[in-house]
Amino acid sequence: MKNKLKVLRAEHNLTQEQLAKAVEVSRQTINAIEKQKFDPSLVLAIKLARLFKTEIEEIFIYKG
Amino acid sequence: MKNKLKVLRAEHNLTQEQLAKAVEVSRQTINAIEKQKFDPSLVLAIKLARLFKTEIEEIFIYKG
DNA sequence: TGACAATGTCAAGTTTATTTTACATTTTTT
DNA sequence: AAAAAATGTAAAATAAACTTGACATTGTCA
Repeated sequence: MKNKLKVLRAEHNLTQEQLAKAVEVSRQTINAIEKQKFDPSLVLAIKLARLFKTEIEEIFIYKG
Repeated sequence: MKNKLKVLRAEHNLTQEQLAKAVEVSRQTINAIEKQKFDPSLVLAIKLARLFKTEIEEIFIYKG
């Protein structure tokens, strides 16, 4: 799965730390997701989509 | 997190087994999600939304 | 240049999602 | 009512998500 987290975060002028706090995970979790180490949980994906006022699948692209 | 999986599955006339195969997980995984034992992974949530031609958040309701 | 903020990364540990196997209960069909 | 199908559930194992702590690299800026 690909994702546009880094771009969205940049557009919103947030550091990994700030984003992490906003969605209640660790900074390393944000970093790992941006670096495609793993995918977020459903809850985290929802929180991110809400924060960026967009759809989950606009952020996380899964080619099934 | 709440979900409408059981209802959607009923509307689509699918058994847990059939749904499980369609989204490539075990029957127990479908059962556990319906029974709210845990939430699906993001990939599984996407597969389910696609199968039912709806949005993830129409199926999985998270009150943040 | 030197400090400081931000990012990348690693290891070890915890929690959660998922699998397999197996069996009991409930629902549907004959 | 008996057989078969569907559902519920549980234990044990594995994988994936996430944590904390620590440290190295990179970027920014006074």
